[in-house]
Amino acid sequence: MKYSTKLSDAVHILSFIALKKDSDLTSQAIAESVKTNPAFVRQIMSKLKKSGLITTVRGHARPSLARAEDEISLLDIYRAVEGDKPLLHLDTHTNPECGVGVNIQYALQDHYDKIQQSIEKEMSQVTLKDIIDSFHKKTGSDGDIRGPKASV
Amino acid sequence: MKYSTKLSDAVHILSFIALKKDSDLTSQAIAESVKTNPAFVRQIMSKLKKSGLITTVRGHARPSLARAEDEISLLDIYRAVEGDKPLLHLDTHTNPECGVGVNIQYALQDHYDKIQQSIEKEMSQVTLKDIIDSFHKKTGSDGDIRGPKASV
DNA sequence: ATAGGTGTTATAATAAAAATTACAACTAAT
DNA sequence: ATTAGTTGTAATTTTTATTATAACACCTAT
Repeated sequence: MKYSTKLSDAVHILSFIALKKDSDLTSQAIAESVKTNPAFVRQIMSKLKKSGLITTVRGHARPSLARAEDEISLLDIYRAVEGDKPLLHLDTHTNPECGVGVNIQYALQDHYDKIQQSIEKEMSQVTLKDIIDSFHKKTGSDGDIRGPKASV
Repeated sequence: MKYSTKLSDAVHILSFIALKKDSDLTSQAIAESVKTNPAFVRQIMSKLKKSGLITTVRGHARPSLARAEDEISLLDIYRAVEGDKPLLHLDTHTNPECGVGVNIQYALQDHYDKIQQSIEKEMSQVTLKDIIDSFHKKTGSDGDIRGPKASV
């Protein structure tokens, strides 16, 4: 990979926290599920925390969602991990002496902005709950959602 | 990774061809406006040609639009230069032994697909004509759209 | 105290994109 | 026919956003 997968990873982490509340929730355990390293998980979780999506305490492996699953949208998560980075990128390297070049990019910007808005509207309508529901549909009634400590 | 600006560059090239029909339309001249190199311009133009958006002849610097400006959508251009590459990317490196990991990604895919569809619908509603119109609004009645040979 | 965690910074490695090079093939002019 | 200029394309290098990794101060709980 080298496309940004931070959004996907963040969703993964949030789902993991939601689904495995009573299991091992160390950054190490989460990292194994995402197949990355603990430090990267902590970096993403740090952003999720700053955006008020999760709560954590240093030295204590008990992260939890700060809001209900249906109160966390994909847009919230995107903003948390990607900031205001747009999905479409202008070429800002155009020749400044060429009026066509510069102004076509400015003209494009307006259209990109509109598209970005529609993407964000769409993202705001998908919640973590929706994703977890889709997950449950895919895995059947319980899938593989129980962790080692979750057995009753 | 670098951000891809192929879509923006392709729009730039198409606009340049549309606006400066009677000027020097060598890949060299276009490259100067985009501030890139001729080979890269030719690479993008090759894709635009394969998608039927422009016509060119080898050895002859007279590219032209193959369709009317309002018959070329941003989606057409996107497909030409980016193929079916989506804007949001799953993390496909998840641990295959972790049911949560794999299946959350599959679950996410469905939602990403929906978002992609809405992006494409939005893109299909913007045409090269719209962008050129925006350009004219930005530059006033004639902006800097005349090339050296265009003076009457 | 000790063990095991988090939070954060700094640096290295990876990968997708753009930049560049090179050249065969074509066009038009002479 | 030769020449100058151009396109089309493949191969290679450079750039840069992202992920991976290492290191460590600081916190929690036993």
